[in-house]
Amino acid sequence: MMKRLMRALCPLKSQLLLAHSSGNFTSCFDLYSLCRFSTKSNPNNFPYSSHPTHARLQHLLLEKSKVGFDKLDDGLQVFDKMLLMKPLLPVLKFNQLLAAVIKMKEYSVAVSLFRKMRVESIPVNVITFNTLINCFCHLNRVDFAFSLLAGIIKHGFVPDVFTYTTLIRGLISQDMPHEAQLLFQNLIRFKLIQPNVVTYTTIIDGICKRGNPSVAVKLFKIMEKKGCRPNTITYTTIIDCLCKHGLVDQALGLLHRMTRKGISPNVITYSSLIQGLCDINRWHDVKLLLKEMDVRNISRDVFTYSILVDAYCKEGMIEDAEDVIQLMIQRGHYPDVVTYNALMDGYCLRGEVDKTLAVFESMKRKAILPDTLSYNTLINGYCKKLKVDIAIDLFQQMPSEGLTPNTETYNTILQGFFRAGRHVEARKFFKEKMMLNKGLQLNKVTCAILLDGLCKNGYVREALSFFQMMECSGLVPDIYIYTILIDGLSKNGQLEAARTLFSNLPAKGLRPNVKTYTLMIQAYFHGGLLNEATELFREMEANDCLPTDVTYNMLIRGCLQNKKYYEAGVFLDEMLGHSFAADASTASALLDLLEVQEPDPPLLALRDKYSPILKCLKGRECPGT
DNA sequence: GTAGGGTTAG
Repeated sequence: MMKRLMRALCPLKSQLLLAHSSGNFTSCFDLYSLCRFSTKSNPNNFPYSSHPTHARLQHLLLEKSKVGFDKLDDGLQVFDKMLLMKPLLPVLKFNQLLAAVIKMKEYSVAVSLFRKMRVESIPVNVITFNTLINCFCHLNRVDFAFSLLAGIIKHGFVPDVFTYTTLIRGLISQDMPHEAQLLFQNLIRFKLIQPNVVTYTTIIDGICKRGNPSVAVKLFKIMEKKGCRPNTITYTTIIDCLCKHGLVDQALGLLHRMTRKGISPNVITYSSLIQGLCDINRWHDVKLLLKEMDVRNISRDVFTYSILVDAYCKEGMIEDAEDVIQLMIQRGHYPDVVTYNALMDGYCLRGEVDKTLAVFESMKRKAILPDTLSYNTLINGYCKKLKVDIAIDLFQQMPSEGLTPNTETYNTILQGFFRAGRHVEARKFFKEKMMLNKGLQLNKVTCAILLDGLCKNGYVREALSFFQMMECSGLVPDIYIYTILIDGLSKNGQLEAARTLFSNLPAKGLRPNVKTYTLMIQAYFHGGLLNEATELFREMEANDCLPTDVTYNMLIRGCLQNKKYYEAGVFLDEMLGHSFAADASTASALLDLLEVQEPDPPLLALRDKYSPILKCLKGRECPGT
């Protein structure tokens, strides 16, 4: 009977079996013993009364269940006392203790305490089970979580909406959205629970994390129709998702809708929107929202400030970012590692590696521990300056700080070697440190860096065979990878191969981006295929891919070099019409026109038309064109 | 006493 029920509930039969067969938590139990040992070694450290009355202990538990213990040891000592108390405290108090431990994110400790409770036959209830299911989900052991679901039923308890909502979240966080959805559907079909606002919000969040804002909005409407009223968190989840997909106006619409319906946005709602607006450079709207927050008396938090710091840094306005940090400190918010990482990134982007290092060190002085990203940013700073050896030193220093270099760290160094022209070391680093490192997951960025490095150093054949290897290993190349290859092939005299790759893109379900088009146009020019080049330019516009200033500059140079003065003039007019400026090499190609002695009417026309600008350019007085 | 949302990205 139970098996049938479970099968209906959970599409993870094999997971369940696995959980049943391996239901031992010895490793957690060992951890508990360790913790216990450490408490026993400090018997006089108990910060509360050495003989707490029941009432006092109970009050303490209520308080700590909301905020967590100050130290893990304190919690473990309380637990030991509770085990010895007679009569035993009610299950509620044990649950509060577990809650306090979980507030400290000590999930495996909570598991071992639960295990101990079971060994000592301390009574538990469905809330205890739910708490533990949540622990396993946070420990990425949804399989164990499901075995506890079986445990609930075995004990004659009834799993409730908390149980299932937690499991759904666990499945989603373990990247099993499909299973989460199936469980949700089955719960409704078998009328096992009435999903509440948290259940719906959890599912909506899962859909959002799969990058599907329109489906999320659909479910949002369904829940309303079913009489489940979305709350601040539901709205915030959707708003954040819309913002991350650039649908900021739709998100702003939801902000208005929620306030109209009497649901108050909070600091997270506003921070998500501010982030979305920053991403698309709508600074004016950012200011409006910040004002709106003030009006509503919603104060900014570290997240909000970090978003602003990051946005200023990405715009190169680091002084403003520094001001934001000063302001937040004045207002009693302390910048954290994320805030400083954003600042470091800003300096790194500007190429000021010394200042990047200064931020890194000031962080350490303030006892804010740098994380892997801090290191990655600093390493990137040095790599950009081609100081790869310093980058390697930092990379080797990471383990002593308790940090493991991740794929990004390795990728950054690989790129550093290639940029510095040290391709022999780059290839050695890739083969020995990356390929042979079983714990390292290589990704598309790795492939892109490697392919680009190989192509730019003339190893096109090696790049191609690596590309094939990558396809075989299941990594699906994206448009960035193809763009690198197309560029590499064409610049190494294999225009036809580049052309074939380019024309096969649609068959692979890929759309060329501006860079792909621009590089392909450049390749045609190099190969003397002028008609193909200009045709492709018109084709990209027709495909809604808007040319950038780089495209125009390249196009104009290509025309000039090939003496297509009439076309050059047309594209020049077009570029100026889009308020793009000529870059240095286009400007110099235009200057060369003054020297050309040919009775070519389009050349003369072009020279006449732009002679004031050209003369000005020659005097180097006119900025821009 | 148990479940849900946000900042960094080479």
